[in-house]
Amino acid sequence: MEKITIRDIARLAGVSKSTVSLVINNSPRVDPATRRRVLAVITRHNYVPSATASALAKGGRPPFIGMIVPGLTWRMVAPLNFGVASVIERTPYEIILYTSTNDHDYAPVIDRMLASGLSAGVLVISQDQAMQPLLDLHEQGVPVVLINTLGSHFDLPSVEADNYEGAYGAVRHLLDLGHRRIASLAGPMTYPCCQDRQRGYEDALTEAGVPIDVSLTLQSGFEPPVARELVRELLDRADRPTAVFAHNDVTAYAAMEAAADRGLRVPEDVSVAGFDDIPSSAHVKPALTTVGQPFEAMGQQAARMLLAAISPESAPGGQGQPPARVHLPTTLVVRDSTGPAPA
Amino acid sequence: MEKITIRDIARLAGVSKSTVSLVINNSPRVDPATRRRVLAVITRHNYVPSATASALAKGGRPPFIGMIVPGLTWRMVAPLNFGVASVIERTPYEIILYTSTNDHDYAPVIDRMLASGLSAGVLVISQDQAMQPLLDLHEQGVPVVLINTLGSHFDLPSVEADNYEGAYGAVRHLLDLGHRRIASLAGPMTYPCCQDRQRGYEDALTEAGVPIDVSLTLQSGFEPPVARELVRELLDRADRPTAVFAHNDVTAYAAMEAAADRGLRVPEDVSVAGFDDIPSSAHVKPALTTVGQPFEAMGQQAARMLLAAISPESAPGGQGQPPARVHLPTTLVVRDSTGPAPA
DNA sequence: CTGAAAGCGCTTACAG
DNA sequence: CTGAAAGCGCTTACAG
Repeated sequence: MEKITIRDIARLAGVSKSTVSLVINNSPRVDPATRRRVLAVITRHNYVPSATASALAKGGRPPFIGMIVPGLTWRMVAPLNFGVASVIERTPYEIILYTSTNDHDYAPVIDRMLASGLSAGVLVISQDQAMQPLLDLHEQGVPVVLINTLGSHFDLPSVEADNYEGAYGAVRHLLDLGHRRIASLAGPMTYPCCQDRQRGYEDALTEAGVPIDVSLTLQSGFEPPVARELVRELLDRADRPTAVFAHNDVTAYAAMEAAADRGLRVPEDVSVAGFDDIPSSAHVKPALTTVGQPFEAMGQQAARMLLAAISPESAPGGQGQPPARVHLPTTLVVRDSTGPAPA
Repeated sequence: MEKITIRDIARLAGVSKSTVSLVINNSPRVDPATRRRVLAVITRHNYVPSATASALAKGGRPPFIGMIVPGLTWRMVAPLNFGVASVIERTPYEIILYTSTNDHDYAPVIDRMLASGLSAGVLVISQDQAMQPLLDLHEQGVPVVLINTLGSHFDLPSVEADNYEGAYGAVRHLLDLGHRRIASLAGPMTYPCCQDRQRGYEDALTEAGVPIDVSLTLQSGFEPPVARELVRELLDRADRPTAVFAHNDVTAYAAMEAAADRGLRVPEDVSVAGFDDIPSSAHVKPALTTVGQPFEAMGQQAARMLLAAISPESAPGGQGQPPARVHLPTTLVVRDSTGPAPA
């Protein structure tokens, strides 16, 4: 099966290469009959134009969008990717997958992306690294959209969950259950998402007339072992809280383990709520009440923003400047780890 | 920043385009001094050859390998991808990510792959679909390697865990703990992996002199609700088993839930072992004893096999025909869900 | 509405 | 060891 080219089609259809090209590119200025004839030959011979050749001839960037995903721990990447794929799928773009090998060094990945000159735009998932390389990329004309970013990079467009509302809702739920002493098991406060979650926590308390006790905010840095130890100590206090709101699910698990370590039952003695709703949260015992992030929608949104940035005119449904930072609503998933405050 | 091309470099270095090209492609027949001079200009101007142009000129397939990953739910994709990326990373290939939107129809994805003519080879993860499109691909000269495939496709090279040994080891572990009545919570028996796991289960029993009781093998089809119900019924029997070996982790969770439904403790009253070691298995309560699959290694192996198939000569460390079906060793991860058989 | 020609950026025989 | 030339498969003014 030797490769069939535009020249072959032209010959077989009895037209010039130019005409075939026009047909392929849906030019309106081709006689319908001619078009039909050419199309017939094309399908009969199962001809597919060479993507690289046309990219070259068009002189534009190749039809790829790069996606940098974090290495090993993909909990949220599956749905995120699914969202991205669902919109890219209906465009001429393909996704090139770049894996950031190591959470602390993706410069080589970006170099490679730059070197190949393949990406018309790039999507960056959950990274917490020096942003400079990305800013450079952006300035060199390669649009960048951050998804669920961990650092604070106000210079690049991004999409993330509404962390403030999510946290507010979770704490509100705890308050509704009668809890008044509610701890916050905080993630790294350098992350904007954690700052937002913390504000949501504090505002919910304040609005409910519960004074904020700063000793109830624990800095776990998202490290389960640290979280477990901190919660253990917290539960040893005489004035221990009756509930803990963790900034993510894995530290919520750690909090539940700490409770078990202290012989406390969840949720009878202490309620625990998390954030993320990673798949395991439905399986832990007790199943975790948590704030679900709209990963799939986030992926879709980010893909749309990137496409809009690449070619403003052809943006799907895109009129006007897309907002630089999009926050998507979360969902409170109430399961078994939260219950009425003990009497 | 207007695009700089090979012509610019040639002019600036005072040589011909041919020479620059030879330098770029590491031809040995370039004078070292010339090479150095050209290289200097290249780096000074940050020149990167156009990948599409060189692909075109070389006439070969573009430097991409396609990877089809299952849509939303794949807990194993992360490590698998990491393994794949780690080997592809050190080649000129890039990975194009294709997402099979729907578990029952990836034909459009393959059509797209074919249409773009972009992939030099393709990696297919955990699919259970009609193989014909893949066979066609393969016959059209696009090598295909299956990873962790669910169907039985003996015509395509594949890599998977050693399911037989894994199951054998898990059941051996249960036997060592004194269990004699051990149930098998089987996955779809049309899957070769499940057939292998079942054989491992049976052989371990047989070798230990335990007769096989077919009523102890439950067909859950990997469906947790079905599994839960079947295990409940099983535990209601007077001659209930003291242990269950599930063909995957999620049905093992279901088995643990069934035990709880019947007021039985795990592992005191009944031990449960799974297969896969997905991330949640370390977090469920009790933490699940399970057979860990070497996902990362599987990804690496598959990538190597694909590269070898694409260009037999340049295969990394590849001499001779790579085996068509590779089985990689599993690891028994003993956690808290298995214990001594009750007296 | 259609074709001849030049060109996209690179590679590869072929001379020298 | 190096250069001139043709060509990879397509697109795009430019004529007609």
